[in-house]
Amino acid sequence: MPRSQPKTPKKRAVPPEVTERAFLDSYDPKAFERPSVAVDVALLSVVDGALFTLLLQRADHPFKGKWSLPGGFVRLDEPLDAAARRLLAAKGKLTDVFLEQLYTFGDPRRDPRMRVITVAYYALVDRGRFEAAALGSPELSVARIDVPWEGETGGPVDVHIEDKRPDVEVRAPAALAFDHAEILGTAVKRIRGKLDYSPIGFQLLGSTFTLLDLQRVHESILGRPLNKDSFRRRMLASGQLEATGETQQAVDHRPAELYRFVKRSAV
Amino acid sequence: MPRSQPKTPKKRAVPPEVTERAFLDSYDPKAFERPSVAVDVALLSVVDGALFTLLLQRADHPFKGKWSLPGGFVRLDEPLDAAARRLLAAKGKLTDVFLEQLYTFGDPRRDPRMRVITVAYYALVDRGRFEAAALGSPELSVARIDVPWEGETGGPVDVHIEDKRPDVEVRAPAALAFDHAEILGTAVKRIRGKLDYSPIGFQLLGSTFTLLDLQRVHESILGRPLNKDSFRRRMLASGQLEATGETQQAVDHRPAELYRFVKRSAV
DNA sequence: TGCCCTTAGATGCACAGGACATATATGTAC
DNA sequence: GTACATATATGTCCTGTGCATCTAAGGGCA
Repeated sequence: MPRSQPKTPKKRAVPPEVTERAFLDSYDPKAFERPSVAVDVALLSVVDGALFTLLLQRADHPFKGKWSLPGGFVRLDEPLDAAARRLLAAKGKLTDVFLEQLYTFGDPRRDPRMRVITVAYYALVDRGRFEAAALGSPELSVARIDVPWEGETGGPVDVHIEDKRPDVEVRAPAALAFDHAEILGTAVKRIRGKLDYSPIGFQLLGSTFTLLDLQRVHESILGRPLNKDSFRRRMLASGQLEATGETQQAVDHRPAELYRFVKRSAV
Repeated sequence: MPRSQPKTPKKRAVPPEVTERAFLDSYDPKAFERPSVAVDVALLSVVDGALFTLLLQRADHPFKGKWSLPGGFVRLDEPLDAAARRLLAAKGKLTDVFLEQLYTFGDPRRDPRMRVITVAYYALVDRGRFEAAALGSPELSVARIDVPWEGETGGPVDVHIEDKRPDVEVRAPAALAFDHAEILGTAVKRIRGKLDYSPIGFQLLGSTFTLLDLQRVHESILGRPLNKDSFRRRMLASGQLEATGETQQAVDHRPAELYRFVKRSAV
């Protein structure tokens, strides 16, 4: 932090000292104006082997008709993550979701109207809550994420807007507003990188799940198939899984055991 | 992004439509005020087996006398990373350094004067440039970072202000301004996590170095000793090292071969 | 009922990489 | 020369992963 901060002179509470006055006068007047600070949230889920997010279509310029992440401005007395949670609650009626800060995008021209710096967050929910959020909000649409690169190095991603029920219909790739394709790409890179050493996968599943369910989630995130046996052993050895003693119901093959996620104690 | 942005009515260029007018009137007036956005830079280096950073002592309230990271406000037409580079050039006369965004800290009370959201960056330089920056700037002081936790989970770190020459004298732990101890802790966590799969270590060394030099840098970052042989093989197998054919000079033991860092081509 | 299909789950083995120990090489200091 | 320090190479053990095989347990269907 610098020793002096930009203040609009009207708002100054204490009378400025001469040195500070001189310092402030030497400032570029533009430096006194403040950028707007927004929060955008990439809500991610895995449905039927693919990554999905929720988008809304812009009604006004700029980027009218384009699809964008749910976002909003940060209030003056509001923590950044609180702003993200407020948006999730307001737009998707979602509370108590896994949420992490992703990256801050601040290109001066990312919003053609004015300088808007956005702190991007990503949130993870299981399929049930994801579809409920999509159906419960008229403005939110389901979008399948199509990652045109492999591994953890790549730029923006493509999205395909789908019907409210993700398994119905796929239209053409949709155009995203602002730098939101890049934000989504950054989110994919982040969860691919964190998948191996953090309990990200469990956030995308319900309270109980089979090992194959978990593997499908991992494969959907990574975009590549995984070896079944080593995945199995790795997960069971991680200490994050606890057998419920129950098994799948109503499947036309041998039912698998159901597991639940247990927070690993201090190791 | 929301469909409407907060504007101060005076600055409005186009006349507002009725609907927008009504929408804006329904806003909490506080939402119209914008936070200040700053950039803080944790400049890190490794000297004699320890992590160091450069701090400056605050001359004014708040946190008068406390130590803080170099920082400053983001200009309205300036990208975030450009602001960080501007600070490095202004305070430490440093250009062309490795720089990455770290995290955005936005607690409403992190600055007692007003709402300041800071986008923290970390920069890595080799020992030579680090000491030159410290000696070349009267306001910057060398601070040794003392990490009171192991691994990649932990909070703030302690710092010890040292003489301009890091190997001279250690005073008592210094108090840091704002949340800067947390920012430095976040930077340590980040470089510990990225060390294995990104060329962070090389940024902290000069153009040529021995394998033991590189190992010492890794050990200083991780805070624990590493096995010499496996470190050796791992580094040589990474394809990021290139033998120069030259060896150390003026050492009282067998001189080691000098290597240089080569950017790994597409794999 | 019996056979077939599918997926679950266990076991064995080969291979790669890291930790660790040992042996040899090559410089300086005396 | 000898002592000493570090560099560099080699080999062994252990662990984790990939791959193949085998058995288990459900439903579908003739």
